[in-house]
Amino acid sequence: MSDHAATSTLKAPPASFDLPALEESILHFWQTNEVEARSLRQGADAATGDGRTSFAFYDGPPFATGLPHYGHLLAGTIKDVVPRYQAMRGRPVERRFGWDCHGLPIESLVENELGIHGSADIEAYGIEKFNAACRAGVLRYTKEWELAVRRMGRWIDFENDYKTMDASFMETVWWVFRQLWDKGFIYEGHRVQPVSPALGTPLSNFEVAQGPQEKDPVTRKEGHKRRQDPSLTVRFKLEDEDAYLWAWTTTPWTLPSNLALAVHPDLEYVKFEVVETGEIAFAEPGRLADYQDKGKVGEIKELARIKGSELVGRPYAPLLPYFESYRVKEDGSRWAFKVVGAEYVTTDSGTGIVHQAPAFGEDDYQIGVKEGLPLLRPLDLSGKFSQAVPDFAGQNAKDADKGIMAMLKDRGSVVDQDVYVHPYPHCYRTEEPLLYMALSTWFMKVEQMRDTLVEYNEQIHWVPDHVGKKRFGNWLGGARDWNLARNRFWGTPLPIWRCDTDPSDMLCIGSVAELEELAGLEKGSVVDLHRESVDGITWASKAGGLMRRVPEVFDCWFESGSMPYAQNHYPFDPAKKGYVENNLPADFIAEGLDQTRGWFYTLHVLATALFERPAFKNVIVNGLVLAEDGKKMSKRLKNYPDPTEVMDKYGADALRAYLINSAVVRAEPMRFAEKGVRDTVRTVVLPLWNAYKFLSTYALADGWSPTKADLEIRPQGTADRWILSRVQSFLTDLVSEYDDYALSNVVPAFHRICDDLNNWYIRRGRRRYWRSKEEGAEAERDKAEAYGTLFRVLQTVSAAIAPVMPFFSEWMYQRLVVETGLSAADSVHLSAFPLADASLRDEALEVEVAAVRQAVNLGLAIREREKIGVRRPLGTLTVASVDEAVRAAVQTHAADLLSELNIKALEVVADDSGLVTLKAKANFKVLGRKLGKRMKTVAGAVAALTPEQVQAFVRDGSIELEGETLSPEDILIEREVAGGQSAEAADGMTVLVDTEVTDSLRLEGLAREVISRVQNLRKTADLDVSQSVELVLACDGALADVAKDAALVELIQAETLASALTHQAHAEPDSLGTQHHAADKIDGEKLSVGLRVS
RNA sequence: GGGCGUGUAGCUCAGCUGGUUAGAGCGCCGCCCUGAUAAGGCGGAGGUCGGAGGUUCAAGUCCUCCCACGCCCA
Repeated sequence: MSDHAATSTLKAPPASFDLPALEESILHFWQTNEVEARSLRQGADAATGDGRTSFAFYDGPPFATGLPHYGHLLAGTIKDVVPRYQAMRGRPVERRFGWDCHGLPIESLVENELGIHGSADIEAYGIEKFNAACRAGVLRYTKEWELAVRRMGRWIDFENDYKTMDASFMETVWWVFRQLWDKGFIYEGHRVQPVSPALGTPLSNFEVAQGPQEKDPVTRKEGHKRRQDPSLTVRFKLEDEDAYLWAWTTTPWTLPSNLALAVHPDLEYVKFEVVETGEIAFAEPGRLADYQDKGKVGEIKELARIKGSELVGRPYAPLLPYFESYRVKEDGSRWAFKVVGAEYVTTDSGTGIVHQAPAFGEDDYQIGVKEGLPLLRPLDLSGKFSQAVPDFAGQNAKDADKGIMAMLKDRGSVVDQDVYVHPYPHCYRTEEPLLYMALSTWFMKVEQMRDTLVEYNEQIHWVPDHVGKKRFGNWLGGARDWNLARNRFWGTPLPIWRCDTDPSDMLCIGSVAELEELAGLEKGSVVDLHRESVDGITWASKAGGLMRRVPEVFDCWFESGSMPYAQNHYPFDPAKKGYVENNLPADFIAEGLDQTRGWFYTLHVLATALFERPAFKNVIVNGLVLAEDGKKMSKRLKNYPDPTEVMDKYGADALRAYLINSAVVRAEPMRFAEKGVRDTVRTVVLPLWNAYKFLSTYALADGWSPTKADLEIRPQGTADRWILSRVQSFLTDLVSEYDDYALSNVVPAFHRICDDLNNWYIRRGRRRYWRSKEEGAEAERDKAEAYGTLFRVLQTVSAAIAPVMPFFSEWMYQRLVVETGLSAADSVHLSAFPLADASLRDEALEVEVAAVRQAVNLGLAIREREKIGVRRPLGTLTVASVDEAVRAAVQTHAADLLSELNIKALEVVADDSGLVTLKAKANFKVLGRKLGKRMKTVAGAVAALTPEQVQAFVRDGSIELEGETLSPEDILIEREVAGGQSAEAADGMTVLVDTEVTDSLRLEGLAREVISRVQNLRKTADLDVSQSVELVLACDGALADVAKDAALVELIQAETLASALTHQAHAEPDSLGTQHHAADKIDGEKLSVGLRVS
């Protein structure tokens, strides 16, 4: 080392590695220097104008009604890594945070807080007050969100964010809807929905799922709470024959609304006579047998068998008198009360003939539409019968079951009455059973554009592939019309105004200005579009009535799907109009697998319908983050650690790298383990830190400073060229992974380059960094190249990993190039991504080193087996390989190889026949294709070859076996080390170690043991690496021989920086009179070591 | 019930268009190395590749059925 060291421009590394503290300092740095703001501004600037250079990104809006969890952090990481990478590649990214403000979660939360439930309660409470409460509550956690998002290092604009409840956002939603309306995509239809009679309102799937649950006693599966319902089998009289159809139901209250009976057209039905009563009836034979088994039907006489399709179309008499007028249409054709065919009819239960009430079941409704049956719903939303069914008017449906059954019994219609236990959805508030009924609602036509949806989907790059091709593709192919409306309060109101006297007179409003004009309001007077603000706006209709808004609000998915336009108030903001069109489709989005039918779908449908293009080009779909126990993360179970605490304990970079380094970025579920984050620090972050610490430690001691030239150094030395070549390979791999959005491959690539750097390049090159000037100019040059190369590698590798580990990468960048005055950019995130320089690649060299490392591994394996520690030198290493390139590589890197194995001399030979026996194995892949069925015979013959025959084959390159002429490519040669030799073989390479220990080798080995003890002592004494010492050795016997050998003493002194070495007879360490001392045994011989710092 | 995915070592996962002692990391047990390293290296134990059939000279890989789990939709 230089005695007259200059001062290095590199700072001393911190004594210990504290990633969280380092991250806090970087957060502070970003803040004070507005680094994030500048990056975001670059994105926004580049996104404007026709010749945009930006990378377009849409942020999917989360609900802020809860705190961010790992799922959000994972998505946030993905949404940060990609934009950071793109920005470094010269495509700045505008990133605006979005908030999903509307919808049921917040409404339910507010209902709970207000202690009210259901539509009636809310209306009584006042929509205005209710919505005000929602508005106040929906953003309650935004500060916490912002803190967590910043802490994890995600750069995104919170100031210029978007909220789905902003008037500008909502106005665009109206515009979107109006476009669809004008294109004829919107229609009014019906949908069968679960209704809570007590609440008087339909429930969403979400609410239904909130209802009481219990496990099925047999299957143990969680499902709806079970209930007992009447099980009723009734007979319907055929009108064209003196016979009956038996049908079964568990909802007698729907029988007054019966309009058809369904049979499976392909099933067989039996016509039979009940012997006891003489009744003639139809049923499915298997089901009928079940009735007989249970003793519900006595002896029968089979009369005929027919297919279901033969029953289809036959008329029967109405069971009850209420809707008799629907028997025939005006044109005299049969309308209702007929047998229809339906594929969904099963023989699991009932009679194989199913009662149909189109207004009260999804299947029934579909059949009703298909068969042109009337839609009759004699029940209101509170489940009470209307005057259409006078006998039960005013009664609750479920309460009416008894009366209806009694009436049917009186009329002789009941075949059997029983009780049926089944899982059934119940109201989440009142626990009463829900009723399914067809309700009027608004649809967007999606079915007609299926083909286009599928076609545009083919332009999207999905990660992983199958989510797009299969899951999303299938979903699009079978897409149903989209029910856009919800009977709720806190959402964007449907902009449809309708005449209260002539329902066919409707207007769809596409902007605030249009509304103001139609309603005769002053321009600019409508500033909010929520229900409380617009429901009261009316005007006179043509028919002399009043135009009123329909009561529904939008499905909030419609709003988030409108986000590409609505976040920029398209098309109302003239400044942003071109911008929106230019940034559609987005280059990139990322969300969880659950969004397949959510955001991904709504974005795609709306972009396709409005602009005839997909909404995004690339999408990463992440899987679910589960708790360590494989269950869902649950606050109640406390089965996961708090995200903020994890980041404060291990660092956000570690958390990010951990999350990204798993199949969860390919839509697979991941078990989150705190241990995993800890291990990521150790295995991903620390290796780079260690390399950095090595450089700065020696640079500091040596007074070495990096220069601009070092950033582009082109060294001559083999090791330096090798590591730079490896770095180029790494960069090439990395760019292809980033470009392919294959984030899960990034950390493994980084890990490999760190391994090459630490465990070969630095390990092998260590001594180059403490060469002294006295060694001459060549040594100086070599040292400069060593420093320069390591510097360049660190700078490059740390910058390349910046997207994944933004904090540590930035910290390195500051220390390596900013504080040393070498960089124009003041942040790694504003610098260019390091691209591979092909001229630095030397693939042949990479292969050479791989061969050498292989030889090292074999040598170490031999030492292991022979129980000879690496510290003990050995005489000769023999490497045998038939591959000339391998032999050359081993020769070229002989110094590394011998040094690493601590062996004196190397012999390289081509012929390993003395070391191994050759065995032959058929190359199945090659031969199998050629031989087919004869494969087995030939393979057997190959395996049976004697070593001599194999030897001959290797020499001649050809052999006849079983009538086949085999060439070298057909046979794989395997080497097996002959017993009793200290040799190992693998992949065509054989390594032999001469294990004979001569006296001089033995003494040198002991000297190395002594050196090791001294170094350990230096370390425990915490001496600086360049601190010289005086050494005292107290030992007898063979160790004393070492201490008397001038050459070995010189070696010990050189290795341990000892200016003097004194030897004495063995004594206890504390009697040596030195500042530091230690005792140990080497080969059973006692040794005391003392260090004196001069 | 349907769609999609997953099932490989104690744990987390690789295994390309089928090719013959099934791999890695973590953990465990030995041993080794260390003038940067909280690291690293070598070796070991540990697998009927969810199950059953089938196709094939050859199946972890392809086909069918079944089982379990997850997500979504009914």
